[in-house]
Amino acid sequence: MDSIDRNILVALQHDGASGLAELAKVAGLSVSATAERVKRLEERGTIRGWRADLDPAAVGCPLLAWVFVTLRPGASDAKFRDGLAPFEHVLECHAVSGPWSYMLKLRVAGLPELEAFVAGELRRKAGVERTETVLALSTVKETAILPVAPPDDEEA
Amino acid sequence: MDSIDRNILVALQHDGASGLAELAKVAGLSVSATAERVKRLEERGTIRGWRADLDPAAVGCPLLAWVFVTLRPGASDAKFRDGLAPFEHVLECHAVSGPWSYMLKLRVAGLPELEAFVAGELRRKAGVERTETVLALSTVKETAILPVAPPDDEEA
DNA sequence: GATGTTCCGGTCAATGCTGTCCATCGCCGC
DNA sequence: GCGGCGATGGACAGCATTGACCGGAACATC
Repeated sequence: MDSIDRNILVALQHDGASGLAELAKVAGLSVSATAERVKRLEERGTIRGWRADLDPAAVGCPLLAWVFVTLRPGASDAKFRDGLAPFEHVLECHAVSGPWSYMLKLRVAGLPELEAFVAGELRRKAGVERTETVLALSTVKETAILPVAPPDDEEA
Repeated sequence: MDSIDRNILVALQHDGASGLAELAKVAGLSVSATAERVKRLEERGTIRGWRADLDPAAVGCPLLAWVFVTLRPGASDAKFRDGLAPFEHVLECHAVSGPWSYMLKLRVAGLPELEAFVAGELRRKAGVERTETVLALSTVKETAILPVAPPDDEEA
């Protein structure tokens, strides 16, 4: 993982469909050497996959919300976690520090769908005791592009 | 935007590099008809781009945190928002409901970097009055794959 | 300390595939 | 019946992939 790899990763996060020829120019290598590096990054797991980045509103999920959750005493964490997997509008679920057990990130069509999920799935099932919901009023910035930092010193 | 388009979008979110031939099989169309649909989805803005999905830990950002922020009375929202843009470890920034003005999602190398940003950039600059930081202890689920819902009725 | 060997990573060239373009056909609405 | 949108199929061009060859660094041997 040298600075060439990092340049490749930065470029691929911004545009993963521009082709190896252009990527090779960024990397300063030949096309095949660039392809070899990309392949290695995939095998190592640094590149987990290739995704189309969609407009949430265009696919019917304009509403963004987070739900903080506390489980009932004695409730099963594993059961709660597994229960969330099938819900595809649950984009994220993290165990968090602070007064809450978990924090979920949701994308839904509207408030009725949000309420249905929180009241129905979370509270009724899944051993959830208390919840607190935060709505996104507007989004200033939202990206999945990670900062690709040098391992220690040096700044490209 | 019919059910074929939705199937295409679902497939492209899971694997955007498998090629048109395989995508055409999913869509049940010829290769060129599939390509035409993908092109239209890009032009319409439904597909915003093509990204490599990276492992955060592998690129040096293992720590995930959210920072809730309240601006000082009279502070400029626009200035705050614009000030965040250059920080690439700020993945998200939303104006939110509830007691806080904004909620930021951060990916950083470790606690020192997190503290440096919150204390230095947010509190000292940018007109921030109060902050509250939530750390991710573990991540159960984290995806950018959106549910591609039918516009109204019907379920594929 | 010098030299030979091996391995890793790069370039270059050829091949196979795949995405793109175009003409044609079928279907639906007017 | 006519016009337009969308899908089909084939031909072409461009690109990714593969293999052979080359160079340098690390290690072992003399």
